[in-house]
Amino acid sequence: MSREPDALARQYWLVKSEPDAFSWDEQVANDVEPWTGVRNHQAKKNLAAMKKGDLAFFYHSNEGREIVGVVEIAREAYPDPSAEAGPWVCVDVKTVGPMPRAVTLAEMKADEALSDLALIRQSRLSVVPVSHEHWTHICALGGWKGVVSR
DNA sequence: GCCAACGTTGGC
DNA sequence: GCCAACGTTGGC
Repeated sequence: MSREPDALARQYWLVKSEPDAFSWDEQVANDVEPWTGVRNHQAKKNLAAMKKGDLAFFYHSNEGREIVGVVEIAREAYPDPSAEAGPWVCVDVKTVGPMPRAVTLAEMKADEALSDLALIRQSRLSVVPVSHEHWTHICALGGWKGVVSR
């Protein structure tokens, strides 16, 4: 992290869910949802680095394979109640709104500006960081207007 | 501590 | 349904 003016600004993320297990519709219905069940150390590290107010893309893996909405981190990492053992954590995410137009994985893979997106480079990781540039780019693709709203 | 076997995730 | 990527487990 640099000491540039935006070093303290909000961070951006992408979280994946299989719609069979937990879909965007359920997220919208619940409004605030504990993001539990992460059992991967890299993903856990990312969860632990999340700050209240950070934004995350909500991505449907397996079926859909597209970004369908935006959520905000409503509560920072705490012990995952669904974990029987181990140091696992979860965060609470709050619905911000749906992508006006879902951004598909195929579209992102075809986009040179997104060639080093962690979603693409590490396809099995369920919680990945998104750079501010990538965030803005993907928001443009999806017609998202609320980039800087809070 | 190495590495083969195996399990899981997730794209195609 | 298949397979690549990658994490975990267990024998040595």
